[in-house]
Amino acid sequence: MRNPSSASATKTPCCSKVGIKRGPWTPEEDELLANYINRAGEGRWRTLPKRAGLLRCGKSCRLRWMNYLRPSVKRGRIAPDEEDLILRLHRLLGNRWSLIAGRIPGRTDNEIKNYWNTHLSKKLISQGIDPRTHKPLNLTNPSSSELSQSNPPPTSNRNPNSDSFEPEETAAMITSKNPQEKFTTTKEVLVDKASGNWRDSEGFMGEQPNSSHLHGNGGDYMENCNEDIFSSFLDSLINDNVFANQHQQQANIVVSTQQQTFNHENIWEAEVVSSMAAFGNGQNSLNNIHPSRS
DNA sequence: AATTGGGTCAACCGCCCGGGA
DNA sequence: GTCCCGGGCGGTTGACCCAAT
Repeated sequence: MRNPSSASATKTPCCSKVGIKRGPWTPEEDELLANYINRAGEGRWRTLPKRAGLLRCGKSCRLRWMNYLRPSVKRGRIAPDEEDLILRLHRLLGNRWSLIAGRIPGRTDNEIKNYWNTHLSKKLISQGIDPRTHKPLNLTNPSSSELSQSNPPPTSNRNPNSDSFEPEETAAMITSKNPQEKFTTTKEVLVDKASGNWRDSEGFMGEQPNSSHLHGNGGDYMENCNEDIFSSFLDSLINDNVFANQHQQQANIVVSTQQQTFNHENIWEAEVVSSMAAFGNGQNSLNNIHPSRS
């Protein structure tokens, strides 16, 4: 987009208005936008360009402000601790860039998304880890053993290319919603049928979500129980050394699950939300766990 | 010096949601 | 219930940069 003329030749404009400038922002435009917002505040983006004297569409102005001009935006390289945090949060949240960015002060969703796509996903791949699932890439190819030996076994066998769950799926998905952040996400939990207790893949314990919650009445559980837990859980990821232990925990959980299942006793039985339709309309599972998105 | 190819990241696109009329 | 608008999101594009050839 650094050459507006060529860009506009290959893309349809985001607004139909003729005479809207596109492409890289000039320092003069930045100054106009920043001065106006400092004077009048954010909001009403669609009419802002005209009021600010800019020949830009509102969305472009908003993007420029949010990702670049805002005083709180931190520039410069992603620090190692920030990178570690991104990894943790992505493992938990997936491509929920705005949500991840919200937990990393000064960083924007766009910046994190770019950093993920250009650095972290490749880094994980080089380590034999699927950047989408954070699980070993060679699950279906046991013969390529080095990577599997150096990485923990998966917590579940969900096919990343499929919306369905494998029969031996070990994780149940619980939708968690934090209304304060317009936030929805999932956790993997293991349910002990004997006690009714549960724990997530990080080892967090919870009490007895009755199985109707898991099997289609997730809303009650979501609203009554899981919000605070999940919020605390996110905070714990940031503040605690969870990540350092999680691979071992995962391995222990899976081994434990398999052994107990095979022994048919004291089963940490795999429970799957049998119908994601309970949360949505039959779209793919990612969409269902994030109702605000398509 | 010229070319090539990969990395980077600002900017755009299409879609969706929530709120108000 | 429907429509419109403002706002927000994730995915993608493509110009620029730079090292390698």
